[in-house]
Amino acid sequence: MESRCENCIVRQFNSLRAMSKEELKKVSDSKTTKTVKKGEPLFEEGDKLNGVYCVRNGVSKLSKLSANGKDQIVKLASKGEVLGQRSVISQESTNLSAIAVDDMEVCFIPKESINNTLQKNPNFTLEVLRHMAHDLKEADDVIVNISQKTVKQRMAEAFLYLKNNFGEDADGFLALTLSREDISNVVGTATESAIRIISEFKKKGLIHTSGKKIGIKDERKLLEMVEGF
Amino acid sequence: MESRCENCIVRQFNSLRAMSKEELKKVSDSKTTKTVKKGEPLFEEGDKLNGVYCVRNGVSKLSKLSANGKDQIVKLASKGEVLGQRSVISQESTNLSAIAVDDMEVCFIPKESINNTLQKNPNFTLEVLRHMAHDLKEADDVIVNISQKTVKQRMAEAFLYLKNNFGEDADGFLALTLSREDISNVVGTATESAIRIISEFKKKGLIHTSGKKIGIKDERKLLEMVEGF
DNA sequence: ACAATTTACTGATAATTATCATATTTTTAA
DNA sequence: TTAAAAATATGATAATTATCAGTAAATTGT
Repeated sequence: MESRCENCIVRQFNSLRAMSKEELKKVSDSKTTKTVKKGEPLFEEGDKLNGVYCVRNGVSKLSKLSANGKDQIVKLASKGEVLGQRSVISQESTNLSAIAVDDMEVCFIPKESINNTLQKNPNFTLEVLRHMAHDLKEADDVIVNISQKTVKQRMAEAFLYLKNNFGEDADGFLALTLSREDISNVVGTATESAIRIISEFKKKGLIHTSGKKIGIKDERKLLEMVEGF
Repeated sequence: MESRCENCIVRQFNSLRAMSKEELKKVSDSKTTKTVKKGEPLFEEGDKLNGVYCVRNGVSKLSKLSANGKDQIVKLASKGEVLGQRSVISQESTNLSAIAVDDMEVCFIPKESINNTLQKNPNFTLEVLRHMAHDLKEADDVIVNISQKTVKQRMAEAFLYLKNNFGEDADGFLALTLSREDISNVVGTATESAIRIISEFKKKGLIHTSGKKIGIKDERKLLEMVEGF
């Protein structure tokens, strides 16, 4: 199942598309592909990364575990996203863990290929910069949301986010199925609180569920809820 | 009071130090210096920025106001920091307002100078990228803190942050004096809650105050509190 | 210097959210 | 397949935090 970066579709979604043919060839020659099973880590908080991970398939959560067992998810990364970039760029150990939420297929790209290109190809560097600017904006938005919105509003927002970013399956359920615990860790609340709100939303006809799958029933009302009506 | 970027000390703290002599000259020729009074905005949420602001003096808060009047401060920027970069890089309007917390002196650098250098000087781009990587890490830490720590812990952390980043004056008070409201907006809590906790910390001998000035009395205990003891 | 306005503070109370306990359902693995 | 483990669900309660109301102190502008 090995393949060349030059032909890889996910490259279209990330900064690797700004690489020259030769640079891409080098990356392709040095990369290794690996599969990560659901629940397994790509890397963990504090690790020194020797490269970055390019997601080909599946979804990873970037999160940090606190002393009292709370795990805050900062970002969900899927196809095309590059993980570990920040750590490689600042030459520090990671502040977040990356754990597979799905079975994943990722490529590991040694940092040398990245660093070299960063120093020589301004287009690539600028492209990476643009992605990072986007991530920073999103992170700022999360900060503002957590502190200004109620748990209920953030739950509503999370469902809309999941629909917009990962889509729905044939039966109208969110394509990315997260455990209740993961949902609560995205939203930043206790698992029981998240479950309660799911029940409430179900009663109100905003969502429907089947096992752990969740489907959005009334997007408008969810949106209104996010806005505070 | 006009001066040349080439001789500016604050440049040492930001990405402009990676510019070539000629690039810097261009920036210097196109920049304008302006003063911003305490409480006045450099720019506001939704503005399209035609350049970036380089802080020479004073402190600015980057924040977002919610519908119900809550203002979450995402970052405090002082000497040497460049504001508006993200917006210029992603060519979007800003998602945050920048308001002077102090009287400020800033340089406005038109985006053309920045964009040109970004496309031509990989060292500069990489330097900007490193700064942004740092900001992103800080933002992630804020997210985790808000959701995993209590208001009391975040208050303690805020005081330590203010000491470490802005220092103390001759009398041992935090050099950056924020209103109670601003403190509560950094921490992400109600103003009354912040005030209550300040009173409590005072009683416990962790801090002392004089008017709106706050001094740290027992750094160790504050640290322990942040860690959850 | 003084009235007006803003900011700081305190108490009482309400609302939100977390925690603990426990039951039920689902998933996992022998 | 079936016992064990894990995840989901719900109720009762506690803890945290916000809101409202009102007073005191500090700042501001004239």
